[in-house]
Amino acid sequence: MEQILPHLDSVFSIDCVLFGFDGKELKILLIERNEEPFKDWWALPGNIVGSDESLDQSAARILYELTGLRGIYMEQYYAFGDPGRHPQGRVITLAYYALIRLGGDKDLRPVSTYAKQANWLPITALPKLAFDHQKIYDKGLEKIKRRIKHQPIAFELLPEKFTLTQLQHVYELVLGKTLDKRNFRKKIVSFGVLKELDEKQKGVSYRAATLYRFDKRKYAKLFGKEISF
Amino acid sequence: MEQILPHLDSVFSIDCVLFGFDGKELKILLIERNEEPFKDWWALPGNIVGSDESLDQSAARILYELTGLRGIYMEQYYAFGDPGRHPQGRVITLAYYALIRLGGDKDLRPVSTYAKQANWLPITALPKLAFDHQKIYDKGLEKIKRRIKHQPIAFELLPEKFTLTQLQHVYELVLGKTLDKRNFRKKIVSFGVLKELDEKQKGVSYRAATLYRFDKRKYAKLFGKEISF
DNA sequence: AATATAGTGTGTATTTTTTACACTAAGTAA
DNA sequence: TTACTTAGTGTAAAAAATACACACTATATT
Repeated sequence: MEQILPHLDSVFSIDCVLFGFDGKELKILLIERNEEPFKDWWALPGNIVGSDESLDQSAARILYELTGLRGIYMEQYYAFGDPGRHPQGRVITLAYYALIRLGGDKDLRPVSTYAKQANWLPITALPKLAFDHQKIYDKGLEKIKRRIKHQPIAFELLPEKFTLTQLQHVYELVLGKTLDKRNFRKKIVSFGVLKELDEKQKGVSYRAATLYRFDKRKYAKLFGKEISF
Repeated sequence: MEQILPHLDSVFSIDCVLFGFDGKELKILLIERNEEPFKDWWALPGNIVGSDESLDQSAARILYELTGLRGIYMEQYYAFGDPGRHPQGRVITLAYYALIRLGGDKDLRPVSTYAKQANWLPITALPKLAFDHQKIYDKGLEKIKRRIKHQPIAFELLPEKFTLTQLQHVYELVLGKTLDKRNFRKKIVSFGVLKELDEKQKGVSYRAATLYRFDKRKYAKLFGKEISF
C-alpha cells in the first residue's frame, strides 16, 4: 500500500502477501482501499518503511497492525520499482510473504482508515488487484512453491499439532497438484523433522489420526542437508 | 556504494556483486574507496537509483559505468536495510549479482572520482569489505550456488564457445567442490541445452577438445522442466 | 622417428531415489 | 450390526545418482 506520498524523490514501502490456511483453503489477506488511487480496489497490505526500523521489523509491524499477530514467519522476496508502477510518483516496494495458520477469522483487527475492510480471500478466486499487486502476488506464490520443496515452511500454516493428512493437504494446495499418500508419508517421515505424539485428533466422526509436531531440534541437526520434494 | 547522502529520510541504492570468470578463477569486481566513510576500504560497486529508471536498468547502468559492458546477465537477489548499516544515515540497498566472462582485464573502464581504483579480486582471497558488504557478498554467492543448480546461468561466465571441461570448471568453482568428469558430462548433455560444434579448441599443446555452445532455442523448449545438479 | 606429456573422451555396475499402486484397520453414527 | 469415512501400511519396477579407470590424440621435446 502506498497512500502517503510526501514530495520526496522516491518512497520506499513494503507490501505483504499474507498466506493463511484455515484447514480447507489457502487464502491471502487483502484490503479494500478507501482512497485514490485505486479507490474501492483490493490491494495487498503495505506501508512505508519507518526510519528507525529494519526491513524485517517493518514487515512484522505492518502485519501486526492488520492482524494483531506477532512472531509470524515472514520472508522478503523481491523488490518492485518500475517508475510507472504508482500513478502518483516513484514508489519502490519490497515484497514479503508471510505464512499464517488461521483459526477462524477472529485474527482480524480493526483496520486503519485508508481501508474500508480487510478480508481473507481464497487464492482460487482473487479479484483484480490495485497497482502491480497481481505481479507481486504471482511472484510470491512462485517463491513459496519453490521454498516449500526445500525448507520446512509448511508447518507455519498449520497448528502446532497436526495430522499427516493435513500436512499433505498444505503441500497439495501450495504446489497445486495432488500427491500420493503413501509416498508423501514415507518421504516426510524420512526427513526426520517430525515428532509423533501420543495423541490423537479429536472431534472427528471417523477414525482419529495421530498428531505430529514439527521438531525444531531435529531440524537444526540436519543443517546443510537438503530437503527435497 | 553510498556516497551521496542528501538530507532525505532514506536513500535507496543498488550494490552489485559482479562475478567474473577468466578461465582460471572466479573473481569479483571491487572498488577502493576514496572518500569517507570507509576511505581506502574495498567495497562493492553501487550507486543511487535514478528517479526515472527501473531497478534493473539502474543495476545495468552501474555495471556499465564501471566496466563499459552492456547486455550482461544480472539478477536482483536481496534488499539490505538495517538502520545501522551506513554510519551517516539510512540507506536501503538492493543487491544484484552479475555474471561476466572476463577476457583479460581490458574490460575495466576509468572509474569515477570517488574510487581510487577498481579491481577484479579472486573470491578465495577477498579483503575486508566496507559497510555490510561482506554480508551482501556472502548472500550473493549463496544465491548463485543455488541458482546454478537449477538454471542455465553457468554459460554466462564462459565465452560463446566453450569446452565441457571449462563448463565443469565453472560449476566446480561456484559450488566449491569437485565433480566427477564422466557423470558431469553425462548429465549436462542429457539436459539437451548444448549444441556440439564442428570445431575444436585451438592453441593448446595437447589434444584439442570439442567446442559447445549453449542453445537457447533448445532451452526454451524445456520450459517448465527442472534442471538439477 | 621416438618418446614424453597433458588433457580428451568414454561405459558399466551398484546404490539410491522415485514412482505406481490397493487393501485392511479403526473409530463413529445410525 | 452395519454402514460410513478416513487412517495407515508395503512392495515391485523404473529412474536417477554414484563410483570408478583406461585408452586416445594432439603437440612438444629429444
